[in-house]
Amino acid sequence: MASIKSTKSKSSAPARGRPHLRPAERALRRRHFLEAAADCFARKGLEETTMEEIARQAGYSSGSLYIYFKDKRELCRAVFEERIAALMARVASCRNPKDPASAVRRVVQVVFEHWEAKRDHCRQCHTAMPDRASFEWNIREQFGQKVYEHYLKYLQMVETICRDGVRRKIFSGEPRLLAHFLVGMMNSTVFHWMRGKMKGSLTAHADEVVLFFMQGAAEKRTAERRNP
Amino acid sequence: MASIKSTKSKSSAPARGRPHLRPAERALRRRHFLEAAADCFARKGLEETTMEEIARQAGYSSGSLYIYFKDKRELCRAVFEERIAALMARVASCRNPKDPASAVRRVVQVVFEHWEAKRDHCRQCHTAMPDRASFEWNIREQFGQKVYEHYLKYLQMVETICRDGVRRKIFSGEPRLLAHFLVGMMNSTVFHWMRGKMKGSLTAHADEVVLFFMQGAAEKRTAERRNP
Amino acid sequence: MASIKSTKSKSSAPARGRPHLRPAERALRRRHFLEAAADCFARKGLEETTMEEIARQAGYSSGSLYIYFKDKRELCRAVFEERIAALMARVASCRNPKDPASAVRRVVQVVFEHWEAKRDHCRQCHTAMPDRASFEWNIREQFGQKVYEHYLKYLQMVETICRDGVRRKIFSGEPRLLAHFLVGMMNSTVFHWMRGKMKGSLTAHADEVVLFFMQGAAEKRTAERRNP
Amino acid sequence: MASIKSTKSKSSAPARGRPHLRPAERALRRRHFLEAAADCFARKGLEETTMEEIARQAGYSSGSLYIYFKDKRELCRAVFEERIAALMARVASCRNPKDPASAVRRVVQVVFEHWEAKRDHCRQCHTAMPDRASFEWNIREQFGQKVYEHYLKYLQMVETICRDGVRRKIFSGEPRLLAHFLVGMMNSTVFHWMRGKMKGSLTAHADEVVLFFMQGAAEKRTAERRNP
DNA sequence: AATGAATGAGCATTCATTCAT
DNA sequence: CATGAATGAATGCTCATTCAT
Repeated sequence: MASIKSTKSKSSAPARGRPHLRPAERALRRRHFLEAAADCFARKGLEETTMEEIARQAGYSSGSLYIYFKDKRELCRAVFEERIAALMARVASCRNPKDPASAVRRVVQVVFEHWEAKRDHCRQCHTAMPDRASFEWNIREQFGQKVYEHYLKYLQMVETICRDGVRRKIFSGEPRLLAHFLVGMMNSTVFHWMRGKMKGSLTAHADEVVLFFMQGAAEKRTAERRNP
Repeated sequence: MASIKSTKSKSSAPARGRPHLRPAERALRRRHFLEAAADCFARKGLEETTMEEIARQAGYSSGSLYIYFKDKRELCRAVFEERIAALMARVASCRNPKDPASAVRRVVQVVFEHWEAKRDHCRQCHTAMPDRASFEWNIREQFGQKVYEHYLKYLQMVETICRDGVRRKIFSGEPRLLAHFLVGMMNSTVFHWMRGKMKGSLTAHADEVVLFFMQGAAEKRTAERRNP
Repeated sequence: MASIKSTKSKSSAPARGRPHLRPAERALRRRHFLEAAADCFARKGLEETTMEEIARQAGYSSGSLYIYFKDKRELCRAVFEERIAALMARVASCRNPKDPASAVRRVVQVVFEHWEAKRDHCRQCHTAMPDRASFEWNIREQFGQKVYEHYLKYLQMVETICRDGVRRKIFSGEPRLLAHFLVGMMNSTVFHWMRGKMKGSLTAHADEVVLFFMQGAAEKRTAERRNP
Repeated sequence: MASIKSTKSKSSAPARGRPHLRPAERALRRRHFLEAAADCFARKGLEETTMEEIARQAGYSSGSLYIYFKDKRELCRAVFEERIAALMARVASCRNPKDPASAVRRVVQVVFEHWEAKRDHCRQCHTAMPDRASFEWNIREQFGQKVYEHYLKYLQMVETICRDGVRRKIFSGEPRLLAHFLVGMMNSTVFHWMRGKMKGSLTAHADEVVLFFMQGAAEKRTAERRNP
């Protein structure tokens, strides 16, 4: 048997030598780089971070970074897309509840959890906020635009929830504006919490945001208020 | 002899030799540079803007820029300080009114007017937002920190108004949080308006922000609502 | 008088400050760089020569090189174009003589003088030969192609002379081939002379080339030969 | 179990341990690499070709290349030596004929055949010409010098033939110069043929070269000329 | 004061070479 | 032996900054 065993047949015996990194390994390396990059970007900003630093922080050399990412731009894009994708996946899960108010509560909860989790990893995580990410490289439109589009999707998810609430007469106002307001409030809260000016955990503030979102700042003179 | 010679006599100098530029001239040049820089930063971002570009746009050469600003950092700082100073001066004027709700209304009005005025100058003004400004050069702590401090003062002004309202039982909630929320809502609104996603004038949206701030999103079942 | 003297009028008084380098100065700098580059290229080859080296050899820093040449490619192109332009200008002047044989003699003379002059400047000038220049960067077609086109023009000049001779029944053969042969012989001679294998001056060999071109290698048995 | 294990036994190797690749195998691999390298060099130039490309084109990985060649330099040297060795072997065979004119004819024939054969392999084969090969890496003297020495041997072979002709009063002139001229003419012809400017086969032009070499360009007024 | 030529440190990127598997 | 992931030295180019005029 195997009489026609062609010693050299390229097609059947290419398995010599060190095998390619298993996909799992590759993904792991990629993740290391992404995390290192996210950390550096957060600490130093996009432009101030060198490829060497990122690679070194990931435990590799600069050349290796280029095995996994074509260039700095692509690395940045990957960092932001990964980041916002994670957030969006969480937010997307908030939508269906019967009660729009609960949906809002869940959104805030989920967003705050998201950032809180990041904090352990990159303590001074400024750049991390999606609506801020686009500013640094904004002239490089291709890139900035893409990040912005992701951000718009995130906004739309929130808007959808608001629209749902308005349709059911539970919220009032223009859904898009409501979404902007909610997102603005969340961003502001996260920002100040990250700058270290707000004590305690971020999620602890979720209820306050939701309460404000529902009732605004105006003192209600009647009794049927807050915690009846 | 030469009693009043004072080679340097700044202002009155009818002196012989080459007199220094009159302070008014200096200030004018400085202003030209600041405006050019603000414009470039807004269009291209801090890092992407070269000193040459700024100088050229101001109608001078790069060398001259260094006569008025020690280095790029200082120029940036000046741009941001000027920007936030202008905003703060306006906001500071909002404080005294007897009615905190009117104060809030005035704050929003004033802030929106501020940005609307900028828009004519730098149409794609992204970087301009104070709480975003710090991100680009945030590693250069000295700089970022200073801008942030200005931003905190701005926040405190808003907080003072809120605190006043709470004290008088017109607002309810934690004043600092209320300030964050209000600022967050304003920022978000300005941001989207600048990105061109919101039609019309920015100030036209001021009332919506104020109304939301006062009443939140929740639909009120009773009649004594919005426009009675 | 000077009543309307507008101190700031941008248009009438832009002449402050250090004046631009006079065109003559600029051209001189450019020439320094070109010569330094030609020398380095000749000694080390295109790819092996760094911009730093060229600038340093010209007595400037690497950054200055970029004031005069957009990038390395443009510098290379300039070097080659200058080189071949000089040669072609000389060759072009050979054309009119009534006698094609004299024209050939003048071409060889002129080409050899050209290279001989270069030798003092770049003793190991290999790359300098027009038909060799294109090889190093040949993949970068734009560049290689351009140099080649110049070379073709040079060839055509020679060809024109040959064609003229053939038309007058002074030369025989295909003009284009004759041109190739003549150029080939010249190149070969220059090459070996440059490699230092041929003693004495290059121009001293001009007559031999011409004689060979006219009569070939075959021994003539009759008396009406060479130096009657 | 695992009776037929022989993890590595390439073909016949019944030997214990890991037997080296049979010399024939090694030589085959080497040849693959040399051909791939020659092809790449011809298409892209020495510097523009990466080791990875060569290896890949040969059907192996970059690491393997280093098993057969110490480094890029050695690979290049091998490519050129092989190339010129092939040419020289052919040229060497042209020497003995009784008639120097025929010897010249055979040299031209053989050289043109050589290049014509290459053309099929590397259509844009510029770098391939021996007297041009040295230019790209000429600073790396060791290498350039070696290639040049081979080239000199080639020249000497031609020179020997010419000297022989002169001694027998069939050629006239300085043998070395005659050799340079002949080689120059051949190179020039090959070059233009390769650049695609000469139609038809290269060998078809051999006779024209020989005829020119023998008689030069001058029109002969008598009848006893070319093809009597 | 104003200028712009000159500077050179700094960074993204490439690629020959090594080596664990 | 074969492999390809990892390495890091090397280089083209940019731009903030200086300074002679």
